[in-house]
Order: sequence, then structure tokens, then C-alpha cells
Amino acid sequence: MSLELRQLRHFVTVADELHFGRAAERLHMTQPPLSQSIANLEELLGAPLFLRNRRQVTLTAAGSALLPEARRLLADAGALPDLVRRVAEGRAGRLTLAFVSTADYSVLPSILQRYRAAFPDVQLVLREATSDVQAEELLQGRIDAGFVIPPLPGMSDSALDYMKVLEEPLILCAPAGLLQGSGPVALRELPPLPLVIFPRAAAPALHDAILSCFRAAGITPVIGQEALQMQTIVSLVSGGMGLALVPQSVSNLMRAGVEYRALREPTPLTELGLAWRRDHASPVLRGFLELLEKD
Amino acid sequence: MSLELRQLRHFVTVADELHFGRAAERLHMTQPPLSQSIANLEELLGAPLFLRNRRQVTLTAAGSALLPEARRLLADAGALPDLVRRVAEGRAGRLTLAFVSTADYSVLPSILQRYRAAFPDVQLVLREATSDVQAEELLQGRIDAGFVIPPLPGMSDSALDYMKVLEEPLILCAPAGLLQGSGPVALRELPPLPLVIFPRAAAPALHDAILSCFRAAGITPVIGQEALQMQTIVSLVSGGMGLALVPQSVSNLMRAGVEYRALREPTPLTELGLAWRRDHASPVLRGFLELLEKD
DNA sequence: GTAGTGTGATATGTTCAACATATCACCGGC
DNA sequence: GCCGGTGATATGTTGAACATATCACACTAC
Repeated sequence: MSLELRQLRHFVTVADELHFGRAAERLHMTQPPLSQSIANLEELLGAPLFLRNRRQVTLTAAGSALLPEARRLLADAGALPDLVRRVAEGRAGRLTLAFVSTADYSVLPSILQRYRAAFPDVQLVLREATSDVQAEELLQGRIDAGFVIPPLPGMSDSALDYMKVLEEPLILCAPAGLLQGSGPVALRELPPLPLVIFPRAAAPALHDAILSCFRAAGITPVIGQEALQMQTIVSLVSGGMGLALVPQSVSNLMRAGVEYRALREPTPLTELGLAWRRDHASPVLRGFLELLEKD
Repeated sequence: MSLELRQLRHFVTVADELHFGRAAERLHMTQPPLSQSIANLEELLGAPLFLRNRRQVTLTAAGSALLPEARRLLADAGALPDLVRRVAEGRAGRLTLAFVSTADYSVLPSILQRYRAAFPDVQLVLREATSDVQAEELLQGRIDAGFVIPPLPGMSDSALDYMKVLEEPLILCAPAGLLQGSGPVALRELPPLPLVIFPRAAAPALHDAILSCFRAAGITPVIGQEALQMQTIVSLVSGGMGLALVPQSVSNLMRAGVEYRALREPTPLTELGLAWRRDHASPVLRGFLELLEKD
């Protein structure tokens, strides 16, 4: 026979009352089976828990030591149903998200803020990664969802599900003082500085979109420094290493020595969205998706 | 119906195997009652724990959240028998001791050291107190045992039990440079400095013994400064405030400006012993007593 | 398609342990 | 010495935890 919580409930009640009769009453049972239950527990644990003296019951040292442990165990056990229910409803648990660096300057902060307010008991784990890395991690189940730049390998074959979050134009990011006036600029009027950009593999669609802008304007840009994160790209521009075309929201990243300008040319829109495994049914993720759809 | 550990054991095993048949085998039961048990648990917790898909079983988010909690609960529960047995055998628990200040300079350190080595899992709580205060605390159950100077109120009426630990002579404690030679000294040859002593109430027997020494030598000492702890008394002597008669072991308390000397007169022996409530049956105390009796 | 295999759920019988009722043994108080 | 109150013991009862038998379903093989 092995230990059961019922026995601990019996023990704690008897220890509270120090009286088998009253304890039995509180437990909605009669006194004999309670005595039996305690006797069984004592045999199981290998030591008496109570001293049944003439007209009163007292705890032994072993009983005194067991009491707080038993209380804690019962309290922990009592908390389980609530925990499970909250996790099942997406109100508690853990949500692991990844995001491309551009998301960090646009929708991510406000989304996370709203989510935290709506689901304060969900632990958020965040990780920055490029879209292709995220696709891999989604399929492996290492992240619950990711903010990516589409298209993604796996999106078409229905392994991944996707939802658009933001669509925005590209704007120019140039070293401060380089541009005249203050309105939108045309690409062909720019001084011939090299282009600061990320490696094509990191986000092929966006990479192609940027280069096509120049090609449409009849320019073949010289690619200068490459960097993975938007933060670094802007940093390089501020250092005079060249120009960059970046999603509009990157302009939230203020930095001395850098100027953002809209383009006179119509630019292709760049898209940001959330991707997740289609068969991933976590309630926490579901709560996150519902909050995202409310926009 | 309420939660039982058996259900958690079932759940953890199924979560381990992700297969009801194999889990049932590991639990030494058949598959149908295991399915029942899990179903009951799911109903009790208010959320499904497993997804029974076509040909495989997977944990839901709720199940994943429950798993570590269930494991911890079962581990804690499994540790209870050992805890209880160790406490019952006096190998674990808490022992609260009090001691008079003289004990701190004689037997206490070595006794505690031996006890700690023999019972490393017992938490020792120590408190310095005079014998009369200890008698009170023993009767109230606030300490398990105490090193006292006999006799004690309550010792005679069998509420308290007692055991002699140490018997030693009184020696002289004088300011350095005051005494000539290096052997034992006679009380009547001493310069007439005041006597530094504790208030009589703190240890009446010892107080009387000290004064009787002087009276036997035909001296009526002038009582100067009073202090409760031996440490303070020696400190006052080193400051030249007077002389003191102290139990021999106090000479372990080395202090600049103080000299200890045996007395030429035969002095009454002063006794130190351990007292405890006769009906106090803590196994931890029992272990302590057995170790003490081995001397 | 169809038969075969492996899976968990369901149906029904069985058994044992948790419970109730009745009583005992013991102690203390009047 | 009798009575009231206590926990232990004896014995009957019942329910839930288990087993056996079977089903429902999905995937595989041919």
C-alpha cells in the first residue's frame, strides 16, 4: 500500500482537533474508520504520529514534523486544478515567441504590452531570429509563434499557418546632413553611396524588394557593408558607410547622425506577419492569436 | 471526489510512456481501469490532459503544465516516510537548548561538536539563560533541555529530570600583576579588593558557595560590581574592579589583564548539569541524553 | 477495397478496502 | 461504584478500483 492524500487529510484534521471524534465529524465520517486510517498511515510511515494518552491526544515529534509537510503537500495539491484550468484556458503558461529585428521597432512592443495586460500569468519568452531560422524552430516546436517577413518555406505546404500583421512602405535611411530640403526624395537624385543591407538569405523577399526599387529607378546600387540586424544597419549608416532602404517603422529607432525620408517613387509594400504550426493547439497561443485578430 | 496521489502516479506514468497499454503494464494493472482513472482525473481537474489522436497519445498544454507539478508532489510525498522515520529515531528534527554562561566555557562546545557529528540532520537552537529562567522555559516547553547550576525549583517535585555533567572547584580570578609567585593562593593573603559577582537570584547555590568560601576563611567580602554573565565578570576584573571566584573552566576564557589561580583552601565543588521535563519524550532529546551518558 | 493489426474506449463482472454500526476497554469524576 | 467520554476493536456493507471481454476506429498491407 502506498501513501494517499486522503490519509494526509485525515491526519491533518486529527492534528488540528487533537480529538478523533470531532475530527471524524469534520471529515464527514465516523470515528472507527478514522482511527483505522491513522493506524494505517502510522504503519506505512513506520512511526507513531499521535500519543493516545488517557484522556487526550497529542502529537509525537514525528507527527509534529509531518504536520507542516502534510499541510504544504495538500495545499500544493489543492492548487493543481486551478493551475490546470488556467493553462487550458490560455490564461497561464508559457509563450515562446521569436521575431525579426524589424518587428522590434514596429508592432512588437505594443502587442506584447497588450498581451501582458490581458494575460498577466503567462510567462513570455522572446528571442530574436531571422525568418528562415524561425521557420525551422516552428517546425521543431521550439517556439510557439514567430513574427516573420513572408513568404516562408513551409507556408505553402500547410505545415505553417500565417497571418498578416503589418504592411508598410520602405523609406530611405541616410547619414544626417547628406540630403537637401525636407520632403520626400527621389532615388536617382541621391549621391552614389554604397547600399547597406542584410544578407539575402536572411530575408530574400525583402532583399529583392529593396534591390528592385533601385532597378526600377535605373540604378544598379553598389552593395557595401552587410549586417543582420536593423539596429546595426542604421548604425552603419550613421557612421557614413552608405544608404539603406528600411521598413518605415524602423524610423522609430532614433539615432544621432541618421535621417529618415520617404521616397518619391512608389515602393513595394513590405509585410510583417505571424507564423505558427498549423497543428499547434496550445491555448496560450490561441489567446495570443485572438488578441492579434482584434485589430 | 477529490484528488489522490494514485491518480497522479497514473498520470505521470502515462505521460512518460505516452501509451496507455505500456503505462498500465508499468503500473501492474490493465489498460481499461487506467483509462478510467485518467478520465476521472481530467474530469476532476476540468480539462483534458492528453490528446488521443489516431495512433498516438500526446500531452495537451494543460498536461504539460501538470506534469512537473505532479512529479514534484509525488517526490515530496515519497520523502515523507523517511523524514518521519528519521525524526522518530531522533536523527532529524530540532533541538532547542539553553545554557548558563559558565557552560559556554567548559563542556558545551565539545558536547555540541560531538552531537553535531552524530546527528548532522538535527537543527540546534541555542540560547543563553540563567538557571531559574531555564526552569520556567522547560516547564512551558519552550526549550527541550538546559544546562543549569543545581538545585532547580521543580527538580524535587519530579516535574523536571536532571543529570550531572560536570563538577569542578572554584578558582580565583584577579587583575594581572596583583598576585605574587605563581602557585595556589590563600584567600586571607589577598589584598582587600571588592568581590565581583552575579546577583544571587541568578544562581543562588553558586552565589552562596562563593560567599561561604570567604566566610570560612574569616573574611567578609565587600560586594562591588554585579554582572550576569561570566564574560562580563571577567571583563570587570580585568578592568581592576575587584576579584572574583569562578568555576575552574572559566579560565578557558583567556583575557589580557586577568590571572587565574587555584585556591589553597579546599573549596566547595560547583556542579553543572542538564535538566529536562520528565515527561518530554522527544526522540531528538533522547538521542542527546544518550550521547551525554556515554561519558 | 478488404483483411489485419494496434490502439484507446466501453460494457460488465469481481474484489477489496474504505466506510458504517455495534461494542469493548479504559479512565476520570461524582 | 456508577456514569460519561474516549479511542480501539469486531463485524457487516458498499462503492470504487480493478479485471475480463469486447468494441470502434485508424492505419497498413496486399
